[in-house]
Amino acid sequence: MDATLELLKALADQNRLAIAAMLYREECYVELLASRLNLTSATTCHHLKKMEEAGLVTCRRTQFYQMYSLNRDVLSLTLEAFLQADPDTRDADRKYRDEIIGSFFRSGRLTTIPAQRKKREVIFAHILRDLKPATPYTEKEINEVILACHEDYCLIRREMIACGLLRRDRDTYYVLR
Amino acid sequence: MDATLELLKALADQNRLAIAAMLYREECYVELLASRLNLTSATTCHHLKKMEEAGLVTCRRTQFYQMYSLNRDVLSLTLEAFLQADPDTRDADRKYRDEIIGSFFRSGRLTTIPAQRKKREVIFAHILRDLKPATPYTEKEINEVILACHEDYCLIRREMIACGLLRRDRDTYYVLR
DNA sequence: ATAGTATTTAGGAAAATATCTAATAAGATT
DNA sequence: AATCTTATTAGATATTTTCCTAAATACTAT
Repeated sequence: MDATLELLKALADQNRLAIAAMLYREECYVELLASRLNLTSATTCHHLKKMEEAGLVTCRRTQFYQMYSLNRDVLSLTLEAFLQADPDTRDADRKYRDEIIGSFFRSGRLTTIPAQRKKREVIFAHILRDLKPATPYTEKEINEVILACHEDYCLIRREMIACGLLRRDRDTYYVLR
Repeated sequence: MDATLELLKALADQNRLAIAAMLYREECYVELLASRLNLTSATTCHHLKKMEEAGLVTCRRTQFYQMYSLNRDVLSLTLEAFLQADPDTRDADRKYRDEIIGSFFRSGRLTTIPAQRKKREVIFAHILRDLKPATPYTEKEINEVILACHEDYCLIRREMIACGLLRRDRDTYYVLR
């Protein structure tokens, strides 16, 4: 996940914000935070791990306790900085597509067909990536491209048409975009 | 919800962060954002409403379009400011309890018994709010207090003991805390 | 008015996240 | 080593959030 987003998510939760506010004043150990928040240690630990991965807190051991403290240097960041950190939306977009593709393909084969329209479109566009837009293809050619990563070429071909990625004109198919 | 939390949540989502990044450069209308993000207008609208409620964006109408733009003044806030804005944890705590109570009580009656321990404890403490700690009560007295908001006093009394809010000693009950 | 365009609301399904209990690990003390 | 104390992980359930479709609304222009 994007580091910017990860950091924002680490703070955008009632309990984690309260944890951060407590750590802002003094370093604390897990059970102390848990009892103040009325949560179990396990849940508190889970939150702290998330905050740690996001680079918001660090911990060190002292005797029995794992003392957690805030990373002071990230605190001076402004919201504007987060927006500037994301200067090229197309970049974010590409990264996002890669994530989806990575999670639905396993060694070149499509494992399942995503339920969300957005993800389906990304996957379908990926399958058709080597075909040229506005160029006529036979049904056989289309089927072969799909078969390279999933056996149910009929379903997928139909879905591609439904989401406007593929157009059929008699025996001829065209890729759009 | 707490304003601080609301603002953080408004940014801590992949699509909303991307929306903010686009609005940072130029004001946009709903469908433009939707097409760039590959979402429906309805979903995009939903995100924008959230951002608007959090005070992150505003909109004005121009001809066909609803033009959304960023509220520049919030952009200069630092993460540190969010932690300082939440100086009294007890306040947040009380607010949180009120929310839970509000969502499980309907005109003085407990509608359902929450499954989560944390919420159960808040609800039970609320039911027992008028009883004094460390003071002996008869079972009948306890039952009446519970019956005032829920008919299944046996279940609730047992649960109160299970979570350590109530202690039984022969025929006598004590409220803890 | 009426048709066209953009936005918003409502309701529900799917996905992501938070929370719990129980089991395990890691370090300190005896 | 044996035991105690705190922390973490695993697996299950509950809750919240995201996202869609369909319907309603708001505004513009003919």
